[in-house]
Amino acid sequence: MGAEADREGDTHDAIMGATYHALCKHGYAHLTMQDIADEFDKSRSLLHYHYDTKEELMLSYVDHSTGWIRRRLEESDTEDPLERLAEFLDGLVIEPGQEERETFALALTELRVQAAHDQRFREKLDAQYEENVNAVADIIADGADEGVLRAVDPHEVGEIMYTSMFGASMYQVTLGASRATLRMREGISQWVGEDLLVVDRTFPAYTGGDFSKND
Amino acid sequence: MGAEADREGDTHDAIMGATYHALCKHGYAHLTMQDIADEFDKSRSLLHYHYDTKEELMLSYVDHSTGWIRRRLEESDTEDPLERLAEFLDGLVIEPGQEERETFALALTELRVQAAHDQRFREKLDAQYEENVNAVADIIADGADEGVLRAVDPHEVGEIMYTSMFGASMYQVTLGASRATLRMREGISQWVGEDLLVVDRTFPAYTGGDFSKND
Amino acid sequence: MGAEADREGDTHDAIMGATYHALCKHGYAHLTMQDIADEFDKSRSLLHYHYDTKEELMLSYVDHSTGWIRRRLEESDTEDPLERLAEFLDGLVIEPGQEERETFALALTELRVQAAHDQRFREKLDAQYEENVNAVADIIADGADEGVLRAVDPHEVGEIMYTSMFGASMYQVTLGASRATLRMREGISQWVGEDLLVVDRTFPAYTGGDFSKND
Amino acid sequence: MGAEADREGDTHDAIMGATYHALCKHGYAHLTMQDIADEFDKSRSLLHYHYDTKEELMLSYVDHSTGWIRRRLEESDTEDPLERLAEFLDGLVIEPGQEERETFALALTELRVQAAHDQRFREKLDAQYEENVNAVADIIADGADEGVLRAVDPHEVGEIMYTSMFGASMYQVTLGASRATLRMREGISQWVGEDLLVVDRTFPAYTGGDFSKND
DNA sequence: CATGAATGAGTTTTCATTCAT
DNA sequence: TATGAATGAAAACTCATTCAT
Repeated sequence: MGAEADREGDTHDAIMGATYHALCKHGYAHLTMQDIADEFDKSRSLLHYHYDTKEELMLSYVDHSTGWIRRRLEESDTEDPLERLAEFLDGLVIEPGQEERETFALALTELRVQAAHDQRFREKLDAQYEENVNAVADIIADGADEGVLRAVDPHEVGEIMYTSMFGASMYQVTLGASRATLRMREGISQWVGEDLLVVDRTFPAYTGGDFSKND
Repeated sequence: MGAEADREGDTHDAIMGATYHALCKHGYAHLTMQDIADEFDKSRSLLHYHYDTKEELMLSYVDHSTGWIRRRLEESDTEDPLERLAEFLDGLVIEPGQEERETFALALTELRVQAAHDQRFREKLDAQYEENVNAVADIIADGADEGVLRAVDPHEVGEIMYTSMFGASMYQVTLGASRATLRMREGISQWVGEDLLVVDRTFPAYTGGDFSKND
Repeated sequence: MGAEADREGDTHDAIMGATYHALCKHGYAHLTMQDIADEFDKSRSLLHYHYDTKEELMLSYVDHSTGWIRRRLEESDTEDPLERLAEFLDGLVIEPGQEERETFALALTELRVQAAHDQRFREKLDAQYEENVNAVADIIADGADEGVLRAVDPHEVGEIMYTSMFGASMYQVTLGASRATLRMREGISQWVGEDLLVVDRTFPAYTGGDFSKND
Repeated sequence: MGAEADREGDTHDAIMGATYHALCKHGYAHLTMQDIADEFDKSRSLLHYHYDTKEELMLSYVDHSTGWIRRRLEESDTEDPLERLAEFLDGLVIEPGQEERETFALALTELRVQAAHDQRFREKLDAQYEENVNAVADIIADGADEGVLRAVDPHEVGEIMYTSMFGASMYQVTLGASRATLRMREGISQWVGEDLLVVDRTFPAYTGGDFSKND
């Protein structure tokens, strides 16, 4: 019964996973329904059983790719704002050679580019952007409440942090600047340490990420 | 012969222009030969007369989009390294509302993203990247030679400047961060002023761009 | 057992009803199993549980749509041949605005058209045609027996009557000739009055139809 | 040049012809683009080159099938209203065994039935109906002008004649009433002779039709 | 140089049908 | 009985590419 209940979810997840892998392998521009079907053990028709059109499937994937940042933070085992802020930033770092993560960042970038031409993508990605900015903003607000960070505008500062990291990941994956996110992480660390920290605390430096999959 | 050469050149330019417009309008993923043909008053077949395949046409467009930075610098009427450096940076700024330039930056981003999946794109764009970095590097080296800039590694510093500006333009056009390039320009100004300037000079601030079309 | 039999019958009727409604709504050419399933609250699979193929379901519907004329006559409370003949004809009249009946006539026309391309449809519809002709023929024969009608060939006269009425209903529903069946009914009345009536009787004119549903 | 000029027309005609043959062979409900392509020596893609969608092709066919009655009348070599009226009626007669014409009438009936479900078909077929009615109406008006026919309402009488003949052809092809149009032609002859003729003329009886193809 | 016509390979989509539960 | 999931065959449609002129 439980098994039955989540089979639906499983299939949906399987399709999203297959979409992720196909997207990484072929790129958005050349992605076909067949490519996605090839990434799991079901038929092409099944995709159309769950999603009327390719566009709907892709939009669903955009939804699915949303929220992984917040989910990651929810799994965190610390409540300390500085540590949580570090975790947020670390989650956006792509170390040289982490192909899986590079490839995911590229996929997100491709979707972002599509958004420039498609209203419906834009809406979903704008919401995703806002959610991620709010995720940091909440941490920063917590930090201010607890007195470890200056009373800055949390949303504004959060936006800078998220935009910087995501922008860095974009040019890392498209310009081959393999240390861009790492450097940006360090730059932000320094900035936090110099300008935002109030009390006598140290902002945690990047400590590598043993994160699980992004699909 | 000269006339013929011109005519060929004209046609080539017309096709490149049409490609640019079509690329901006439809995005790389949904770009068809017909879309390109629709942007000038010639037929689809003509495109194939000039380029065997769509891929070749696109590669040719990548070539065509290369070098505009250096060309712009060559048109400059000053030889002063600081002013030339400012011009280089200003050329990469996209002010809010400059649709034409936003759209061009988006097109370049699209090509960059494709490069991640296509070896031949990658080669050309990497060369373009290198050329642009060298363009700044040369200015910086001049500045060092003339004693107005510290003796830093010109290529390294140039890479940071170009990457920062191009990265900023990427997230400006894809994340809707409409002031990203402007802020990056200011950030670099400050950095140059504080860390790179040797003599008692001021680094020119951004002074708006009345640049002509990019197609 | 009786209960089960009923249930089966109910389901069968429900499917036939759904088929009728779907046929009217979408037309034979674009009719899908899903369209039929949508017309009642059961799944597409259930249709296949009861009928192996779509064609069988449609053939079954043809059977189902057969016999309503005779059934109607059986419910009649009169035994007078002239009144029964009038009832037969009235049952085929479609007054302007009687959408339900127009729609039913259209559905029958669609099936007739398919019959031209499908042997199995043809067989069933030919039988239906014959049955309906015989239904009138019997009335006419009764009339001759009772001496109220001339001793014509009942089958031949019946065929003319049925064909005329059904033909009229075909062009009423397809050509928008909204009074065609009504006029044909009147024309037949006149004909009967002038050429078929023997004794000093009047043939009943059309008196509107308060007939129940046809599905 | 002349050859080039009508090649377009030829292709269009060829497609219409292929559509006609495919329509007759498979029926509207089961008609595929491939069926149509199979009826001429060009590829399926060519159909999409000339018509964006199947629906457009079918609508174009409806247009094409319009006007053959008037065209036939234009080719007539007589100006006498009675003879032209007879020609009009004869053109709608389908003799038993004339498969080609039966099949064409069936195709028109199928399109008529679709019109009940599709606004765009309805518009075109209504226009076709009107045109055909007007074609007879004009003849009848001529007859009245020349004093050979009574001064009836030409449009009203024309509508009766056309509707009767077309209705008769519908049930001839769908009900297997193989003499329906012939009988209707005779019935109309009689009616004209008795009720419409003014002067001492005879209305020409049906004289068989050696008409060319309808595609 | 330029085009309209034509094509074939591929892509999305539809839909009757089957199957495990 | 009843269903949701799944499938394969076929359908419509797209599009880069070729070709005769």
